Amino acid sequence: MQRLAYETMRTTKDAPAPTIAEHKAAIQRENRRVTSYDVALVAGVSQSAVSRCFKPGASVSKHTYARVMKAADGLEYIPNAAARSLITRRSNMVAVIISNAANLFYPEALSELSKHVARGGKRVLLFTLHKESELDLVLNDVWQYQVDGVIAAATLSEAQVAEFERRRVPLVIFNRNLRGQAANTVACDQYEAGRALVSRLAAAGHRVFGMIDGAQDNAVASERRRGACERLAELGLPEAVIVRGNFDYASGKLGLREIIARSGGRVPDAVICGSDVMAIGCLDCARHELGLAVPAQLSVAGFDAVEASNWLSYNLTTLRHPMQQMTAAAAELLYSLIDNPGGAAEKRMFAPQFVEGATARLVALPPAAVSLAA
Amino acid sequence: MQRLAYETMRTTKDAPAPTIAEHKAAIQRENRRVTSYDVALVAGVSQSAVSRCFKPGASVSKHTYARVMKAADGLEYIPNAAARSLITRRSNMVAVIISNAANLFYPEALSELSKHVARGGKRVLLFTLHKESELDLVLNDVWQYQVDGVIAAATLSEAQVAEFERRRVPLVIFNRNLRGQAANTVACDQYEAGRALVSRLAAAGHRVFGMIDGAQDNAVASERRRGACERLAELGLPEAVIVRGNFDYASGKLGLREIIARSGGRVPDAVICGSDVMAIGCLDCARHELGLAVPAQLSVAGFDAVEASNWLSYNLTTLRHPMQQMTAAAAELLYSLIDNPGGAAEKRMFAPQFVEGATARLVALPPAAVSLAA
DNA sequence: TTGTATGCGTTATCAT
DNA sequence: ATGATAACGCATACAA
Repeated sequence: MQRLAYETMRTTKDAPAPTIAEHKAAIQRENRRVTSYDVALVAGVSQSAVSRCFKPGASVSKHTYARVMKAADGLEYIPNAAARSLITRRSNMVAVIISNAANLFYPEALSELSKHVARGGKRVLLFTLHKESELDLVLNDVWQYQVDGVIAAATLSEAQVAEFERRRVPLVIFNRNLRGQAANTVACDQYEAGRALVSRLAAAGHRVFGMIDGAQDNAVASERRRGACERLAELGLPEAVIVRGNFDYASGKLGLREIIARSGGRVPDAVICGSDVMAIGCLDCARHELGLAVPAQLSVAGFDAVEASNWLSYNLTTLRHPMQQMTAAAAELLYSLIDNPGGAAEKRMFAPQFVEGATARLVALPPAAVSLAA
Repeated sequence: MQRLAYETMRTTKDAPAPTIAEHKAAIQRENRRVTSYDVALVAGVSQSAVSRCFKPGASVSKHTYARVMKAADGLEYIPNAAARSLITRRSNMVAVIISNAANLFYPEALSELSKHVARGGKRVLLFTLHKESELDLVLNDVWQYQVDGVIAAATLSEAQVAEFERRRVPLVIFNRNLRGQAANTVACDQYEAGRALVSRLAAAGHRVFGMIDGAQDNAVASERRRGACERLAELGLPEAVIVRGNFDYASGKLGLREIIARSGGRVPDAVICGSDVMAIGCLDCARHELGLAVPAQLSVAGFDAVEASNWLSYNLTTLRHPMQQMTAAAAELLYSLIDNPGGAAEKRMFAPQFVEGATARLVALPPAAVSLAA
């Protein structure tokens, strides 16, 4: 300790320790932060003793601890996390990379993640993506902050995943299933969700399908579409008319009109939408603009089971992600990677839950009705 | 530089500079991070030269810059933000403290804040509150991380605001109007919003009001209530029947039933709800459960203008916060405080915008109808 | 249990 | 323009 530049440090061992109030005023005068040296000086102990008092489980005598804590409280001393992380190599920060779309679908996801991360004593440093293409720039920033781990609700390239390995930064991919990549993943099986939905609808006799897809580069939506399309093919049903949406209400409304237009004016048996919000748009368009009875004339289904899907005016047929479980699992997996690096990649895949709702007909029509429909 | 412990550093001035690949392998072997010393060694310059190359506007020759950047790219060197912040006293992090409820009302608020904060080169460190009472614990954590500033979408006590001053941490209070506190604030005038809504409804002849209030400790909702009640009193209208809600759909449904029960079975002229989601619950209850025509028999109004309020099935009468402007203003204000500390407190108050919608009758009834209603 | 000495990786100051 | 050196505030190995 040779900080003799500071007036407050100009104290030899023999000089009396300053009082808390005196020293605090001096620090204020010098316009600097309160450090562990200040606490040590006031408490009459060494700086390392102060440090130990703030480390859980360190060996400090009751007497020393009490003196230090009294001084620390009086000076309003708080350890500096930046300095600490420099030496411990732990920043106690976890980066969460989240694309805008993901955030809007699951308003609770971020808050839940934050809660679970906080439980382990770390905090969330937030990186939002407004286009998936910004990811490389954002990652560059992530490295700087020396975060202890990353939860990414975005689609990473293999090169990007590889950089995490090289830099030894634990990574959990959230709500994206990167097929064929050996990355730690917590996700919902979107492919299976697409298949399951088609199976249920087909079993009830739907034959002509329309689909309102998600935004172009969205991996979640394309997985669902793939599942749905493959299941349709397996069942020998005609290919679905697929139009592009961007997950919002307006694109659900437009999507239905476009499907009908592209089908020569015919209304399909069922429309599968890439999100609940689009499904709600589709539903409102069908009922209020086109005067179609749902589900009598048209079945509509969504994905996500957002809160609104459950409102009386909609009561949507949809598939629920077990978000609470997924966020808890993501935090847990990340912590285990941080504590124990270098294990094999683990994929925790959750099954989507079918929500019956009332916007899709889920029982087969009686024979008479079938002949009428045909 | 006396890091002679490292094999890779065991190089005197006369020894040849190692190649990028050699050095990188050595670093890997020693299982340590790439530092500016490594880059300096490979590039054949001093460590300070490397540092300058990463500081915009520093004076470095083209030749040196090129050599350094080549080495840095090859080694995948990224400056360590923790070390940097230790000396610059800038962490390039902004804490955002947000209570759960706030997050759920405005799914875009956090993402927008993050975007605006990122524009200035900083990132958001997220602190979520699950109860407002957790705030003291959370603040303790905030100090540790040495954030450059704080945006708090939560209600702070005077003592808490004072601690920000003492610690000289710039603070912007978001979407809360702390009356009488000299704190920097970006908010929407909730009191005025409450008044405005009552004024509009009263002008259209509504006389008997019910209110579904927000959660107990929520300052935003109580401001609105205060504005609404005071305006009612001014107009000489009867006191509103007020029931407590917790901002969610279910409490909107229950709230309407409770209001009617507490009014001896009479349906009020209008129900003012503390949030759109509650208003939607109230609306669904009125229409689907009680068979009331809205707005013919009952007017329903909300607050917030969330996306769903605009859906065809609802088309809610509500009040919009200019969220985009508010988030931009909050980030801007915080940056100005960081760059120029110690100015007088500034309050940026935005006016809520009335959204007519179709769930409240906004024109006076014709005389004949009035006599019928009376 | 306590204190001394050192290093974490950077920026800033000051010669050159 | 460049290099040597001193902070920044803390944790830790080691000696006492």
